[in-house]
Amino acid sequence: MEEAVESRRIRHRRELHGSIVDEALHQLREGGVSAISLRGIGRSLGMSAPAIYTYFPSLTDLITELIVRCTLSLADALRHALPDSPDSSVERQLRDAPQAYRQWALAHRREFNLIFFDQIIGYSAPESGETVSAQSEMLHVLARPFAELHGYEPADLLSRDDVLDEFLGWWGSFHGLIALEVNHHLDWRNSERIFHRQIEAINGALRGVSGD
Amino acid sequence: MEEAVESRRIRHRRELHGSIVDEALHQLREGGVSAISLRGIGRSLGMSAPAIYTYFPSLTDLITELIVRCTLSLADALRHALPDSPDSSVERQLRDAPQAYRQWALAHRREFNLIFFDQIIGYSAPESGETVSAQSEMLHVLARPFAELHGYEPADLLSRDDVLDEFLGWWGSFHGLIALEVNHHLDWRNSERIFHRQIEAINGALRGVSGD
DNA sequence: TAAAAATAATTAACGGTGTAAGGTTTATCT
DNA sequence: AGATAAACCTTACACCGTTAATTATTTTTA
Repeated sequence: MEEAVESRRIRHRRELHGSIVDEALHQLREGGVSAISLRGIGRSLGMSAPAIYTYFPSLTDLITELIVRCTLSLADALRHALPDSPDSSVERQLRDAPQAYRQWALAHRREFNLIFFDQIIGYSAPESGETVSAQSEMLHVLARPFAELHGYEPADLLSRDDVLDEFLGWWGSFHGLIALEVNHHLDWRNSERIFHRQIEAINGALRGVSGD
Repeated sequence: MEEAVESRRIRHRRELHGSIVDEALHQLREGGVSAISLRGIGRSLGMSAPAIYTYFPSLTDLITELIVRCTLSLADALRHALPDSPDSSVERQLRDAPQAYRQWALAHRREFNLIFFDQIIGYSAPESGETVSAQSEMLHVLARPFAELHGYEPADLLSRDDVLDEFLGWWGSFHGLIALEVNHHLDWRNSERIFHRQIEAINGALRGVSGD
């Protein structure tokens, strides 16, 4: 029965861990990744900055956790937009997925940039692998309608090189337009119209080219 | 005859200005935008950090100049890949342009991220307009084969809303794949093959859909 | 040419950052 | 209750951008 009770200490630890991440997310949303500071977090939480080192080995590790969380948040948004029930056609899903991706990105610009661009000073690509597996989960959701188009189970998609490449190309195509939009490079135009038009073009090419 | 000679002072000033920018570019290439520091530049150039304020009002302004320079460097790379002589077909140019864009991005990853993503702490989108006009120049070069496809003069492209939107969608489509690649999100795949395949798909859709 | 003005550099200092070291309180386990 | 370990604190170091006050140097003016 000793495992059931959670000691006062580790509950407090868990809660404080969450508070630190929440505050870091708050700072991220306010001023981007460069606005996140351990001292600021400590100030907001009424604790000293070095105390945070009990919870994270470094600022970099805290940011890594943010990346994972934000990636899973995007995955959730996609899941929500692509229900399991097959009552929506593949064509419909192939439009809904990029749409949901875009909606999340525009509502979470700072998080979007955090996920997709290394801007941290000493950050190499795959790190510990936490972020990679989170992104993999996100991609699995995004690929669902795409796999269905070709008649595969979503899990089997990784084993089909050609289809996987086609999916990644499809992903990159709308990702780029969104990346430009998120960073205000299309503010001078009606970016939503451009996006819709391009999705039609890309999905059209999908049907036309896919030679199975 | 007083305007012809360049006084000792302003020549030295011009050279030092260039040295500062060069050193900042060096730091950018080494560790990204967050690795650029006025103190470090001063150290490398054998001068105190506050002395740099004679040349730039703030670090932000120095970075703005870097953005402009890098954008024009990309524009030059595109110009070089798209010669004025019409001996290359439009189809050919529609492949060469994204290709050159990608080559530049992969050879200048830090510069690419600097141009397209706001990560600076207090940076709003258009600022003084220097970066906007540099980007506009780059886009004009990139749009050249695209305008030719539709039979316009490159300069007239801005006046045709529909064609401009189509161009921006086209741009965003390969920009995204490259953005993912630059930031190591496609390291686990043969990204070059994905890119080529997607360019074919996008350009194919271009011809198919464009209803003029 | 000598004085005056403008420019460019200096050092010192303020407030900010991540983080390492050492000491102290506090909760948990034996 | 005493031992142990976790969590927190303060202090300190080495960075950072930026401002202020000062000095040296160059250019301009009288």
